[in-house]
Amino acid sequence: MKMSDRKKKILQIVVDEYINTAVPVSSKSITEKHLTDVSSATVRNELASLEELGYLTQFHTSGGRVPSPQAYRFYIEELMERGNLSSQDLDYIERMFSSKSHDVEHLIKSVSEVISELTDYTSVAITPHAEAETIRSLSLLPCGDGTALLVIMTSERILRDSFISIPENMGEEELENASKMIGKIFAGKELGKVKEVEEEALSDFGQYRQVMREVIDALKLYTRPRDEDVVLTGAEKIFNHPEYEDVENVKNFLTVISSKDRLADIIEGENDEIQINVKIGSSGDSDVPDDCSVVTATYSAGGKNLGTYGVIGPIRMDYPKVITVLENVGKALEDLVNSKNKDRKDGNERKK
Amino acid sequence: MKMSDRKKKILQIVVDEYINTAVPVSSKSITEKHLTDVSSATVRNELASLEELGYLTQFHTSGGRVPSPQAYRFYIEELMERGNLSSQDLDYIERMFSSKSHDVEHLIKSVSEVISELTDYTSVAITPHAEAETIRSLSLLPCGDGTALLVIMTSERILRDSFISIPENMGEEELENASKMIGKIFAGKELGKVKEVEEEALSDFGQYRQVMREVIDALKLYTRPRDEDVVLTGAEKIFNHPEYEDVENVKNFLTVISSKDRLADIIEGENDEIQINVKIGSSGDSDVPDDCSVVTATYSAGGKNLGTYGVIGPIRMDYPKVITVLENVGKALEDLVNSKNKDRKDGNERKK
DNA sequence: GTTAGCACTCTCAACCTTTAAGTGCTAACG
DNA sequence: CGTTAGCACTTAAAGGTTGAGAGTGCTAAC
Repeated sequence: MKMSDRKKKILQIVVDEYINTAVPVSSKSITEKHLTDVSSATVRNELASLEELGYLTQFHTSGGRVPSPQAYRFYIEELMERGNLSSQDLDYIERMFSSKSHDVEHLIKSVSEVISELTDYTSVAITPHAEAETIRSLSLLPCGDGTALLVIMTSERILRDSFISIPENMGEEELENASKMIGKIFAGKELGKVKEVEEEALSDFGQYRQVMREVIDALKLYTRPRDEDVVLTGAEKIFNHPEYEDVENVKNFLTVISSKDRLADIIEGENDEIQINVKIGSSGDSDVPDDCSVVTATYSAGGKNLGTYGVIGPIRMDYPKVITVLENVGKALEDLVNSKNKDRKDGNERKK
Repeated sequence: MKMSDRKKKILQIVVDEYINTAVPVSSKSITEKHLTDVSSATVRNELASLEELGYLTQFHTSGGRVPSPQAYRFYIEELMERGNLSSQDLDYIERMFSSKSHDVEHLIKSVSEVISELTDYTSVAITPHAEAETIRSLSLLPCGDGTALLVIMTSERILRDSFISIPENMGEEELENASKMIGKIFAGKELGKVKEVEEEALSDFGQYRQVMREVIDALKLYTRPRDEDVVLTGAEKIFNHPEYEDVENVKNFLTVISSKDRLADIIEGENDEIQINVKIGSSGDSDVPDDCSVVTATYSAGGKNLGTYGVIGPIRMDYPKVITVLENVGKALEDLVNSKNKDRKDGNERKK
């Protein structure tokens, strides 16, 4: 059955209304507030039909209707009216982004905070996948006691570090030497491709084989995000939404967000091309809980991936608001990075 | 009024019973299970008296009695019977600690996990106060684009790093030079005392003044724990305790634990001397919520502070269990570090 | 296709009743 | 004088009843 325009209109009203009030919507309330030119009985017929199509459900006969996940998906695709942020909100974004130093590690926290604050939902953010990045330089710093600090710089300026152990009898000069040699091997390689050169690198490297081994193991670890790479902000915000007056739901939610690994899986989707990505309820694939929605956006600016950001909350989520915020934050971020790039270029020219 | 032995015995029974069952305890249940040689009426008299002394409260006349915070404090001081961990639990500790590389950053996560798992409460851990540590070395690594990475090694082998910006026109050799000079200034200084030498260091330092400024600012930041220094494990464990079937309580709890800053304040007490520290309910001082208890222990081994670890949960907490776990984990940790130190010493001797 | 009208269903809150638990008090006991 | 049995009293929790209110589905008429 093709959806008539009126059906669409009514569905839109139901979803809008339910998003705003969290109360099942009745035929009467529709004719009173929105569709004053038809009677409630007519609307009732349409509602029954929409229910048959799978867009609406009722908890019980006298309870009004509630949108199904399918309805939300349709709403986002076709019905939703985009809003604009208030100038207050825009100011807030500007203020939050203008102040601080902006390496990715700090940026990710500010952005997550802004998103949570503006949407009133819990925000999750994750640094870009490291796999695609190329290693720019790699150094080993002596720490004494048979350990060294491994510092890696990638093309995207992201830094990661970890300890590795080195032979007890390795002196500082020797370490420096090894550091330079190993650095040369990996410079320009993609992190994700370290595995492929593993054999070769090890066989070439009689002298510092053990150190090489450690470095490779560390590099391999970087393909998986560390706990610190996943940022969670505003967990307590869920209590602002009535579905979380039920402990059972809070329990579900808290269990999901308390594991950074799980969070990483949830917000790291197939977002290579998609700019904004909405998962509603148990879409089957990921381990998003049944009663949750996740909206994510992957930002990049100036050819640089800035990470994936998102919002997690009840299925009855204010999608227009959330999507508008995500878009505006994306724009602001782009401006920020571009203006910085420009500065940097100016600086470099001055340098010449 | 002096507490008779029988009063103490009864108070102990009440607390034990309430900790185990979460049900207000009645005079009848006491005489049935524990004090079979007196009648319930006698116990009733004692209970009334204990209530008058402030150790017990009742929600309503026919509801049995519940220990007050004061009772828990007394219980921990005088009444509690220490248990021992099962050999299973001891094995578990051993297994968890034996496997991995143990710089403090990783250690803190494993320890927190072990504590949460064994106690069945939410565990919080924080790295040692950096203020008292002395700087062992300090280096600046070039990152290009007018930024450098600051790497600091302290006496305790804890490493911390952050980006600072440097003049655009500063070459790599120059940076290396600055790094060495600045390093010399701070080597051997306590982190907490950076402020004191600030003026002096800056005035001495015409040439690299700007870089010095940045380094000092970064060093000053380190007196406050970073978010990454606070580890939270097993947040979802609170749902295993009946007090958190009430959303209001969960809300309180989640709000507290969702800010790492607040968590740091809570578990960082005046634990210079005290080995195990119990805060019950709103002790007035910190921002522990009214309905929560926090038990913390600060570990050190081989002269090295290994951080503060704790458990946060309902006032009706299984103190004997929690304290036993904290003690055993402390012992295990000490063994681990000592055996490592021994290895290291052996290694150094071999080196000579 | 739309509408008025009405019977039907269901929830929710208010109220009552009963039951069970546990106490406080009093008077008697050894 | 501490201990005890006995009993009246209080309260929460559970179950049942009722009435009001909300909303629907259906039918017959427009």
